[in-house]
Amino acid sequence: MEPIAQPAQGIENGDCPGLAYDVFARSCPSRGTLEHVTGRWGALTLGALHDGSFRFNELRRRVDGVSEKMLSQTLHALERDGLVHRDAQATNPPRVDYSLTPLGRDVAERLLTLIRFVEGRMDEVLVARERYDGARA
Amino acid sequence: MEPIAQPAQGIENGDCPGLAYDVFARSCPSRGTLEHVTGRWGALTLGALHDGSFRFNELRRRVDGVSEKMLSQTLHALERDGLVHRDAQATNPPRVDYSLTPLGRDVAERLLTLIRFVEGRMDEVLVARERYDGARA
DNA sequence: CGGTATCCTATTAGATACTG
DNA sequence: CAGTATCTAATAGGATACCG
Repeated sequence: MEPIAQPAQGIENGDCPGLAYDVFARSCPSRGTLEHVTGRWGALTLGALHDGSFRFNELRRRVDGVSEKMLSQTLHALERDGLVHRDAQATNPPRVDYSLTPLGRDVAERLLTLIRFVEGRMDEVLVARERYDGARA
Repeated sequence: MEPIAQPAQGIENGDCPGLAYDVFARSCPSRGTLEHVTGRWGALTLGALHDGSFRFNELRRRVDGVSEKMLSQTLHALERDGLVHRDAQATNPPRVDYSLTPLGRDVAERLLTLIRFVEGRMDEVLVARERYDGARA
């Protein structure tokens, strides 16, 4: 099994230079967690789970485009960081439900504030892109 | 024809299926912008610029660990999305100042709310990790 | 100073096949 | 259903050299 996304240089388990955790310092473990939270699939997975509890394949459909492998990897990383709760029932067929922990909910809320803001301003972004691209052509 | 594996550029310029921009839809351009904002270097660069205006190499020192190449690439993407303003003076030696646009400031604020929250809860995350790793050993 | 260009490696991601 | 294993392709990232 592939290891849960860990930056190669031991960033994830590094120490923080100062008194508090500082993502701007390259060896701070908060940088690794921030990457799990804001990463391509981490952000969308947390966002999807903010709506409730979902099974693996339900989640896969909600996070449009994610592969089994990446969803699995993402969920493991978020579970390890204490943001996602995994409830597995040993029935046949198996049933596994994923939900946010209280900490995960707090993170997802702040993340969704950002996501919704970006979505709401996409028109401006698209205009800016046209201006940028036009100036270079 | 639906390209199964869409490169980042394809996603970036894709159309949205519904009425609003929805990052959960794989072809929505908002997903690309969200990735610029929350990406490894994008998030840290926006966060650094929230403190004010900085020159290229000042920024490089603030975003600990970023290479010239990645900072350059990140700044271009954020400038294109209308989040960063680039002020180049044709002096010798050249002087270029980077700052946030009003839209970039709004994005950075919401991003920093998330970053600071994660930093402030790292102790809990680290405890969760130990529990997770311990249960598997 | 503020970058670009090039080359090369590491990491990520996807497709596919398979299992309890 | 809920994944894991394996292989391969695409992308991100780093090192170095160079330029206006």
